[in-house]
Amino acid sequence: MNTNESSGASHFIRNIIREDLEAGKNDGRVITRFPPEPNGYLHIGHAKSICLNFGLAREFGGRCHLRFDDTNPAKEEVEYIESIQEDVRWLGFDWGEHLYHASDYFDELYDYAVQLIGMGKAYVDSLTAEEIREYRGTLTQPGRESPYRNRSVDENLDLFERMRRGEFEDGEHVLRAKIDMASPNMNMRDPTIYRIRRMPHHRTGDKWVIYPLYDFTHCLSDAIEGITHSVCTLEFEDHRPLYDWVLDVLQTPCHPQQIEFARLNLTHTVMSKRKLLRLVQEGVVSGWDDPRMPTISGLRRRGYTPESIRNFCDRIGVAKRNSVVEFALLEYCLRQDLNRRAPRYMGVLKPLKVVIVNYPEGLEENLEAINNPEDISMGTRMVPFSREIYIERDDFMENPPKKFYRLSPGKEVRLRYAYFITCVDLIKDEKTGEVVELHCTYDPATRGGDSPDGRKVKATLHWVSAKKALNAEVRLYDHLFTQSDPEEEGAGGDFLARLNPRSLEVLHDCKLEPGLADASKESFYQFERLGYFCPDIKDFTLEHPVFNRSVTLRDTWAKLQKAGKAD
RNA sequence: UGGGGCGUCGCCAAGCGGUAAGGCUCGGGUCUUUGGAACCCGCACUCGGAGGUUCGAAUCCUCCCGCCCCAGCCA
Repeated sequence: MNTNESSGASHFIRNIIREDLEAGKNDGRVITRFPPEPNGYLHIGHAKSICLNFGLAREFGGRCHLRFDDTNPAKEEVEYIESIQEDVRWLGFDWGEHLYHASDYFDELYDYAVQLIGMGKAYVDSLTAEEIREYRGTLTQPGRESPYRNRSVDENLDLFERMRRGEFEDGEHVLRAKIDMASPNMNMRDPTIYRIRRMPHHRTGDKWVIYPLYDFTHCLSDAIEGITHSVCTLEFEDHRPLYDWVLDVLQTPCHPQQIEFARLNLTHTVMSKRKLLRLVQEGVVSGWDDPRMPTISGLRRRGYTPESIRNFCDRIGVAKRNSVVEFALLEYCLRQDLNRRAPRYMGVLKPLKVVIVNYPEGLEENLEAINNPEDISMGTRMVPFSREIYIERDDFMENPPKKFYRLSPGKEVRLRYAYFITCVDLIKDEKTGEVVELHCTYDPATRGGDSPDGRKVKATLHWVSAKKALNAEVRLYDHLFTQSDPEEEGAGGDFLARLNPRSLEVLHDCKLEPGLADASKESFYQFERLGYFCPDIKDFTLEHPVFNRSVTLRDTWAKLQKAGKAD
């Protein structure tokens, strides 16, 4: 029934569109738009909106426009325009021919404003910004009308034209819609729709010194493009009467329907552009694409796939309730995607050397390993084995608790795809007492990991041949914030006080299976028993391989330990 | 004390007068050459609260409580 990857679980916006279609509204067209302001990088919250808008269009055979809401030259930059397009495309969406900018409509918008003035529905106000604020009243008290409110149409026309020509300085005049200074809805108290900004615009250059504001621009841009359903976030709900007012008063090609939904919040991170910018500017992270950032570029560098993010956006639903989704769901979506697609390799992050004392010196075997047990078509590979190998430090305990069934003195375990080994001796650092090397024996009959006599072992360990190991740097990431809600009030300090000091752990002498030497960027791997890893887009080189941990595997042993139930 | 929204399991979220879907998390189990994956079982006698209407209410009505948004010449 559903041709896309969406679950088919309906939500209120989908229902509205279905009803509109049944009622024959908009002649059966569904045209949506994603309207970012180019003043920052896209994050996972934007992904929700992108998936919604582009997804709806795809689902109903319509189209979705990408429109830059670039009406404020003071805040916007070309750098962001480029990154936004790259991110939307990377997520898997295509706006085709329909790339627009609000600034494309500056001429039309100006004409509409003139019309409004002609109808006596807009006027040039010459109050200062502070005065306008005072006149606006408060939440509980009505505003007062500006002394300039009743200028004649001709005077307004003349002044507005002169504003456009650049005869005035910033702030000297503004154009306001004439609505109702006593409205309980603050947005309707004669909202400002044009302001003077003597500043070049990244697209229109110095053609304009007056720029329209959001409330005037957005609805008209929607109407000009023939948008049918204008989906935005909850904070614009109060603006809807104004959106409708503008389109009702003016003769426009159509009157799109504004529909509001709740924006996405995620635990253990922050989502506001302002806060993300602070993390970047204060050097808390390495940049907008730091793998710990909830930005699209950060998630991408972390190893998230477009599929996993789309699936996540589909699962979280769309509603009007403010909510905070657990980060665990995002991680689940990544694991689910990568489990079926990622080729498996062995990699030892914290190496402990093991000498197999009864294994012939100088002998090297190549053992066959399955690339992905979830997908046999991915084939097999050969892994070199020798007398000296590395295993994970965490896979050995000298005095193990009851439920630890990995390696310990006298215990036998399986080396994945290799042999059963038994620990017969351990060597400690004389000074620190730390175990630095293990001596084990192997059973030649268990080659490949099967025991002909049916003998069982409780654990299977990953390992890497010491001689053939690929040395690599591996970066382990964790939540940026320890607290699920870093913005929680009280407890003192701002959100930066709640940073997770261990959000990044860099490991330098990791030993990886040699096959990983020709890892390619934008690819992903499972390091068996550990998690999913990807070459770092920026820092990975053949000479100095760097891998990022995208997400750990589910780890019930770690969970037992944490819960104190390991004994 | 103005206006606009929202309150269903730890977190999301269906439900729209006929007797509480689903996912994540969590707990238990089967299986396993990843303590992974897969599979099975369990997890709201109750829907912010109190009244009311009805044979019957999460759904309708009334009152109350809580949370979010709005006083940019930002979007």
